Amino acid sequence: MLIGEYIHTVDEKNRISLPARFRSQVGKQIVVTRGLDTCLFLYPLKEWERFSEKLANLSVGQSGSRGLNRFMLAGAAEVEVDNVGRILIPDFLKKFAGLGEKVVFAGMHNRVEIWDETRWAEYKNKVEGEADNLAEKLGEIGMI
Amino acid sequence: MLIGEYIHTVDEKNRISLPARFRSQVGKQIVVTRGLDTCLFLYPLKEWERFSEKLANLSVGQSGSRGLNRFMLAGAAEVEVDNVGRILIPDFLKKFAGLGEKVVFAGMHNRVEIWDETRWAEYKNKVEGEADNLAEKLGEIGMI
DNA sequence: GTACTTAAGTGGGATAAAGTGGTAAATAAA
DNA sequence: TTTATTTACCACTTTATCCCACTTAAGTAC
Repeated sequence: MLIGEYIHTVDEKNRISLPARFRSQVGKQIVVTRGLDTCLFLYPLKEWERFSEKLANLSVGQSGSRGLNRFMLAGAAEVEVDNVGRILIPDFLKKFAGLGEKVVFAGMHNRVEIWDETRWAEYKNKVEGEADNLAEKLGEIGMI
Repeated sequence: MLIGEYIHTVDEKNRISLPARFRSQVGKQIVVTRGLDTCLFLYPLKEWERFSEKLANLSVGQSGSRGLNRFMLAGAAEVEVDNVGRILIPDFLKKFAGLGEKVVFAGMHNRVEIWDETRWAEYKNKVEGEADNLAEKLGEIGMI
């Protein structure tokens, strides 16, 4: 299970070293793709293949399916982990996620997410605020 | 598995080099045809045979399927990959898809799509705007 | 706690491959 | 036969990949 949060740097050549804790779990073959809320999703190849089969089997005739496939399939890249444990992020994905020099790897059960550090901090603040709110409301009606 | 997004240039002679990552997967014989949403579909010959068979099996009685057949079959061209990995785009297809100097190759599992760069950017913006929709569909297939 | 050992993370240079533009030869058309 | 157009070939430029080295952090033993 992939959990935890690690900060790494993107070098001039768009290389990022994978957190050592994740390496044995994700293997050498990885697929990175566009994620939701402006981050990247990173799946071990096996995991990805399960999803891409499902995506590919959606009907080409429906415009919604085409959109989803263009987002996920065209937005994906198969990357290899190099000898020292790094991956190479394609430029279009780096731009999509707005990655700066520092990025955050966040383990999310069956996938890893890659965030720009600043964006990640902002997102966490926002969610924490919402959580307090939500907890309070639940408390009011006696649920927690 | 054809995935990813690559920007290439069309030269004066309508030649475009295939992204190196795609070459081994599509082979030397390729079929290019009119695609949906104003792009071109590019199939490896084997895949094209499967796809065109599906088209042929659509009911001849329905005017819609006749139209689709004419759209896809009459608009198809068989092209060969040259020694340095380029293909030659017929003029009528280039015009149909509104290809300018810069085009995008988008891997879509069993086919590749060719888009005018600007049009591709616009399309992506549109799809990203429907993020709620995306999230719902991704949830359905178990990706998130 | 300190010294030592090993692993992780980062940076840069050399080499190979990809992408692009152009010229020469061959084929087709006038 | 001349002209135009297409196809094959060659050459250059840029980009990516591989390899090595250094720095920092983490563990381990004393």
